[in-house]
Amino acid sequence: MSLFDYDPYARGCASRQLLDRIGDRWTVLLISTLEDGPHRFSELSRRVDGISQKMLTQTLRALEADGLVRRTAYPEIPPRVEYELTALGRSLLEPLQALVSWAREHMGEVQASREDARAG
Amino acid sequence: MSLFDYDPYARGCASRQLLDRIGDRWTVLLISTLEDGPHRFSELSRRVDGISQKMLTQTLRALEADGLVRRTAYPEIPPRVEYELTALGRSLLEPLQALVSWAREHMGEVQASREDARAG
DNA sequence: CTGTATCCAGCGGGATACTG
DNA sequence: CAGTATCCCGCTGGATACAG
Repeated sequence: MSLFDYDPYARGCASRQLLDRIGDRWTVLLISTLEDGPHRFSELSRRVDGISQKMLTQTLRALEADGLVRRTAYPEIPPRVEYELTALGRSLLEPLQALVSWAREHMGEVQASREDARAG
Repeated sequence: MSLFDYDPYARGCASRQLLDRIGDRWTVLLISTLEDGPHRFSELSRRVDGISQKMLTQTLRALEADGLVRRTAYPEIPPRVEYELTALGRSLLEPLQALVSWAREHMGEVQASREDARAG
């Protein structure tokens, strides 16, 4: 069975779309940060070290539009907004976990290979 | 258990490194194209539609340095070069498959959610 | 056939300032 | 607190020309 069964190179391909989404710098980091429950904007800003306010907002908006994250604004003063994974978003944690497991298990070999390549 | 168990935001993090690698436009497409055996440079150029010669070379070099792809040059005229997945490279197919399966199963929902968001 | 070298446009994304 | 708006730099990656 082929990894991709139909025109994997087309823009509309599901696999391609998913990779375009999770391929960016922040999406997976945000999803993993949200795995233990709801978090406020400022919490995310602090926990995902290095992310700018612009990219935090932008990535959250994209995840929300994709139905992976739910945004809840509480009409208080000062305003409070919480973000949490939807069921769909949580379902993505598993395949992501598979990838992370592979990384844990094999990135050492990759690293060694890189250094060999650099050396000679 | 956390998706990431240690400083997932650091540059050196295995997960981050893997995502940086597979996040780019061509890496996963090349790996999937190589899953059915060795291929010549020109074959890859034709099969991965839209890839430029520069990016094909560049991505193959990176995969080779990472130990995921093996390059074999045959001293013939005209020159023939074949690329194939290493055992390490093939082991990456499985977690990639998990991601592709998720995409097949759920990207419809994501797509619907996007259209809802667009509509209002 | 299998590359390498160079140029350059597009845009992702950071820094900064401002707002409800 | 939770954003939005704007400017602008750097890098990815396409096009093109050249080479072993």
